[in-house]
Amino acid sequence: MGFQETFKALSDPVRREILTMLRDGKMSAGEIGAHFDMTGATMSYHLKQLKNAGLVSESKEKNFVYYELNTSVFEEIVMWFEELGAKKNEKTDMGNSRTADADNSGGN
Amino acid sequence: MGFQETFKALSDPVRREILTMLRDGKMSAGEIGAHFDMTGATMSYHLKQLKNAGLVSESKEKNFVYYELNTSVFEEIVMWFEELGAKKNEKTDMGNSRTADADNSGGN
DNA sequence: TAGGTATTTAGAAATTTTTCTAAATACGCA
DNA sequence: TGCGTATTTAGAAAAATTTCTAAATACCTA
Repeated sequence: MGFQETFKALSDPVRREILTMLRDGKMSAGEIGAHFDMTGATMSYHLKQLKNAGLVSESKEKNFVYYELNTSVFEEIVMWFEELGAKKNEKTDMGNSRTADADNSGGN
Repeated sequence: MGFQETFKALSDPVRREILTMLRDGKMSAGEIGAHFDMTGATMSYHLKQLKNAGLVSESKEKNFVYYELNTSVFEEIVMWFEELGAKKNEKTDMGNSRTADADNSGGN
């Protein structure tokens, strides 16, 4: 559940729309799916990406699966942006910059 | 240059690493490329994504092209997260939520 | 102007992501 | 138990992204 999954999850418009919908409270997979013109299987795929990214959490009730926003993860993301925004010519040394996880290992 | 391009640009680890490198000031395409095990053509492709997303700006000097962080765009992104984080049961109505740009138009 | 360095463009191959259909699983209720 | 609803999994097709090689462009300097 690193930055990679999270940023990847956020890169899809359907998944961002799901997050926006969840702003108003938790919803079942079916309720979420009703807003899109896609099969339930596809919705399930997107919900799984969001869950793996830590952006939502799920809870089961009867035979519904409810999804809910997990705001703590996007606080981490916001911090990542803030570190990036902290300019080089600040007075105090802000400490070591957080490194992004580029796969910089051997290509060919 | 909407959210779509920006989030997409941020979803790649190489591009996030480039942004981190630029935290210390502007760099030429060649200097940036030297940090990765990829061809210049591939680097050029990534830099173009970042530029189209508004995350960096470029300036030409001699026959070098310098890239520089454009922090104003990630302020917008941070706002998007903050609106998402503003819970449903806040006292004051925070105004209309910004809608993500899901392509919810006719599928098949 | 010719040659050299820096970077981008074009087009194709490789890889990854998104979507679908069909089938499987899970659970509640009569 | 057996049926019906909700959701997920598996596997394949379609679409998008990443990467490369080769060639083109841009600009400086001798």
